[in-house]
Amino acid sequence: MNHSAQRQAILAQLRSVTCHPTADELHAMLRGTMPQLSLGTVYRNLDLLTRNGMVLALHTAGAQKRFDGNTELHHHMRCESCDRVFDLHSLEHAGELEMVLQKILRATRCHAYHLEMTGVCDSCKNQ
Amino acid sequence: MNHSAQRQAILAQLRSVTCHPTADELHAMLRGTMPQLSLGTVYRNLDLLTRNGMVLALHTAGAQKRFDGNTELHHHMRCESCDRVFDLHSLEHAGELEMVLQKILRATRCHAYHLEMTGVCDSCKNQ
DNA sequence: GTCGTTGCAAACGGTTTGCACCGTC
DNA sequence: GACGGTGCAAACCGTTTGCAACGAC
Repeated sequence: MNHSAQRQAILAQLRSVTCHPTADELHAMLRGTMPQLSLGTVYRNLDLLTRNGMVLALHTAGAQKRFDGNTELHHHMRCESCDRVFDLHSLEHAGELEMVLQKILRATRCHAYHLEMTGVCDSCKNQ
Repeated sequence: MNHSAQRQAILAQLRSVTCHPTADELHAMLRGTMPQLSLGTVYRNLDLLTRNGMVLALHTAGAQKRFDGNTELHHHMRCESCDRVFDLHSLEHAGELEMVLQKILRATRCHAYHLEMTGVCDSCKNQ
């Protein structure tokens, strides 16, 4: 794993950023330092990193997939105005939520869940 | 609203079915009684019905959107084997979950959420 | 030389859209 | 005759894939 410069750059970029870029946003970010980098390579590596559990793919609401360099369990909030995705890490009632969800996981014999809240983010609210 | 036979048929079909068909699945279902019906019309009407709140669009995980004729609040389970979506209506701990989620909604000033569980459905488990 | 990886461009697949046409008011 | 809606086909756009080339071992 991680033999190539491109792969390392993609992973590093994704981890250095708190937002959840799409593949082409990532491509645009890296174009500055890696002008040769192709979109296909970005997709290939994101797929590979996702399957190796080093990156989270948020193929949730909205048209485009978004990627998350933080693979720890956390929930997301999507702004319905700008369509960006934010982490809900320091969530109030998070412990409570996790407890209920664990119970439900057991009851439904599912093994994963994804919770996405929808609203308007602060920066969109202020304009 | 609902002036056209096609629109009524699409809505009726979606409501008469407990699964959550994609646009082309719906198109295939209706082709039998409405051989002329075009995919474009299905998309156009689903979009219209969604924006009028008569249908829920589950643009969640997976590539294709799935549509839900039941606009009441409920959660979903996606089978990772066949990729179909099921309702989790009679969920154990549902009341508990709703309470926590309402608290979180208030705290985050979001106004909606979507919870999707992932697992393997019974019919896939049995083969 | 083999293998993994790349850039590029073409293909793919779900969705949207432009257009001419039709039925209803 | 204006308008909303349709079927059809082409366009669109995010993503995947085939291919020749390249670099590390």
